[in-house]
Amino acid sequence: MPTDGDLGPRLTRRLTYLLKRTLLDVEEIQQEYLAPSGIGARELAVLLLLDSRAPESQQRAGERLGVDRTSMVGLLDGLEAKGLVERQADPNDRRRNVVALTDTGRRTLADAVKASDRAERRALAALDPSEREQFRALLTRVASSRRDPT
Amino acid sequence: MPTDGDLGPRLTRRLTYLLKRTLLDVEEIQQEYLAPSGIGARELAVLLLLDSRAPESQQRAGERLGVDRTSMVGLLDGLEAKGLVERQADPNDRRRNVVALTDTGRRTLADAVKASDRAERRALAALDPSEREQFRALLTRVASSRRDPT
DNA sequence: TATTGTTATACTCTATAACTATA
DNA sequence: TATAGTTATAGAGTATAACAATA
Repeated sequence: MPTDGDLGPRLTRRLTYLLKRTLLDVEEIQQEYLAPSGIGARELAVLLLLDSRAPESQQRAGERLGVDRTSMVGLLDGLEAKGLVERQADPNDRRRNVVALTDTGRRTLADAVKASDRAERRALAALDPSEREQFRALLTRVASSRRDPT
Repeated sequence: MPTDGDLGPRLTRRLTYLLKRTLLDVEEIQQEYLAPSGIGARELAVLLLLDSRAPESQQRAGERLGVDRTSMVGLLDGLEAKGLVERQADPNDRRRNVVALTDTGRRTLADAVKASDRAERRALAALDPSEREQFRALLTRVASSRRDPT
């Protein structure tokens, strides 16, 4: 995205513009800070999800993340190749793959979360700690107010 | 994006998640509110830009928006087909197209901006007016703090 | 030779359809 | 017959390369 000095205030004050610009910036910083962990933001989301839940099939995990099963295949292929997750056929239903974090996966996740926390502080560096909390609180309320969660 | 009740707080409290979810919601509402004007959010951005500046070539306008010239062609094709903008060969340099709003374009823009304002209030309905202002102010500071504007 | 607008091509991301193995 | 995982295919969106007109 270009510098916004030339766009005019009518555009640069629009909510969509501000959100998009901020998101792009945060994603860029995240990517940079996550690089040493060897994973991307999307992979971090998968690891967090797998860590927070009882083992479940890859399709169910994908549904929670809003990732369809065909995309989930490649995502897990990558994580498995890095040794961070393991797929195991469910003994009760051999069509299903139960996906679980490996020990390496858990260690990588812990590192990545710390890196991601640093990235978030970095992205919000323009705010002081109490403003950061305010911003997070307001954003959380806006985010959870969706009328028709898809 | 799915409901977030099943994702766990470690994921749903992440800044990237909150921003993305909010942006998707705002874009969806924008689209709905802009529909009667017959334009999309991206087209609104182009109209706002053209309205705020002296007439300039389509390539320069695209650069400001971060849209490359090849994508700009189709974008302007659409706006021109709707009668909202006009392309005219620059007499001083006949390689250039000077792009300008038509009268219809200005009227459509005025309507669309009002609709977009309503959409933003709708998207921030979870906040009261003073909180909305606070949120906007904080978001603006975060958005304009980018270190390396691409 | 370089630049503007344009068109054609390729690449990415994701969704849809088709295939297999299990149920 | 239906479902989980996989693979193959197709669609949107965007970037890169090539082309025509003009400088």
